[in-house]
Amino acid sequence: MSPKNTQARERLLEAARDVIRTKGYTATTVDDLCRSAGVTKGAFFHHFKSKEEIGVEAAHYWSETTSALFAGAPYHEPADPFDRLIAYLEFRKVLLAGDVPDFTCLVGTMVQETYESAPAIRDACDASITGHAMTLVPDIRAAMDAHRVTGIAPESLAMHTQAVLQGAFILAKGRGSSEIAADMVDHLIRYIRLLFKMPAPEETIQ
Amino acid sequence: MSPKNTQARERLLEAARDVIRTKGYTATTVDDLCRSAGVTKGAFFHHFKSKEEIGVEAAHYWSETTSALFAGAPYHEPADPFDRLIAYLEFRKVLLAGDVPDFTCLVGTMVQETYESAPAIRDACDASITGHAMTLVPDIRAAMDAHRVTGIAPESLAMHTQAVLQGAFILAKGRGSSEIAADMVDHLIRYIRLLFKMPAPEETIQ
DNA sequence: GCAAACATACCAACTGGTCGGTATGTTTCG
DNA sequence: CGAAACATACCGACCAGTTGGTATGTTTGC
Repeated sequence: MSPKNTQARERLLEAARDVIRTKGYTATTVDDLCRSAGVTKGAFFHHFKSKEEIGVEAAHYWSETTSALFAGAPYHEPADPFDRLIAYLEFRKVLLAGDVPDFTCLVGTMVQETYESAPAIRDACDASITGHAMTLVPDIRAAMDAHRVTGIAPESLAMHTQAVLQGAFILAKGRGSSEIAADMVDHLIRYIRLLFKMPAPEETIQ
Repeated sequence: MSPKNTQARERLLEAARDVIRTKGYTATTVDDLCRSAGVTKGAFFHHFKSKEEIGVEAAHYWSETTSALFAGAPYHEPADPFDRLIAYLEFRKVLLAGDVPDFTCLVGTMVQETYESAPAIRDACDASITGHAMTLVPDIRAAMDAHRVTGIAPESLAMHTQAVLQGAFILAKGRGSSEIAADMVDHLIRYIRLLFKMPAPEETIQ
């Protein structure tokens, strides 16, 4: 396998991730992607049969790279599942660094533009968000059992964490700053602490 | 004022609201808007000097029509500010009817595509979201005082309600259904009830 | 009669996608 | 072995259709 092999493909997927997060899917042209990846149009259509296909593949690539990132993240260290859940949300706050396009979610951005016009992209985006949310379910379920939280499906709470994050990204795009996003995650942490009857240290005295 | 006077403008703004919520801002062409509004391109460029301008005006139009909707909604009836806040969120659930483009937020959709490329649209969208959130602040503040909730800015909690709604819309777009959005609002209601130490009736016994 | 409100025809730039061709391996088989 | 056959990766000029926007009429209502 030569060093150039499939390198163009990977560079195009990275370009898709970066450019689409900045400009959106529709505003991103094939030429934009080629320029950003440093490849020609011929190379593009050799690896992807259409613009829509790179959208689908970019969603898959996003799923793969982010799940690797989260799998290797330190929030799994705590022994208690509730602590791991809080550590996950604190880790999400740590990720809110750099410019807005650097920390926002590719698939959340893409699904907004494609949910009616490109079902294949929509499904790939939905699978990416839901798939990531479901990695939280075992810890949520274990914490719910331990803290006797009933009446809420663990899957539903997992999806809620993603809803808050996606909404936080929208607000951050409006303000051009990550500050508000961190503030929204703090509300989410407070909700989960209240739900599990584990208020933060400074909130116990009242 | 003749019946036709400024009618084209209003029809174009309605078209922008409907088409952009379905296809997104970039994918929406000026011809799409003219076709949907039943006017010609000449009429379009008579009322708006560019596509970007109708984006800005559509955000303003959205602010005006939605604030009229919410001002006339029945959630202001309860005498207690906390009850009004909960009634607002229940009203947001009532609004989750019809197809996805019918209940999702125009400005939340637009800001995602324009925050880097069209600052004028981004600012109008941000003002729309923030402006709506701020209508909740008096009730939130009064409820916080009454229930002795401290350490949280009323403005921050108001923005959080919008973050959850925006995130809920994204998840609904991925699934093609409003069900999950209502579920996310239920989490928000539960958070606010816990925060104000006002659990729902069925949650009081434990 | 005149200005605002619209209609029609048009354009230059750009769009996603195609196509014939090249360069560099890899496999097959006598 | 070695050469022919095949496969993969890539190039960049080109195309037909679409884009936002313009220029120049025509209609309408006071």
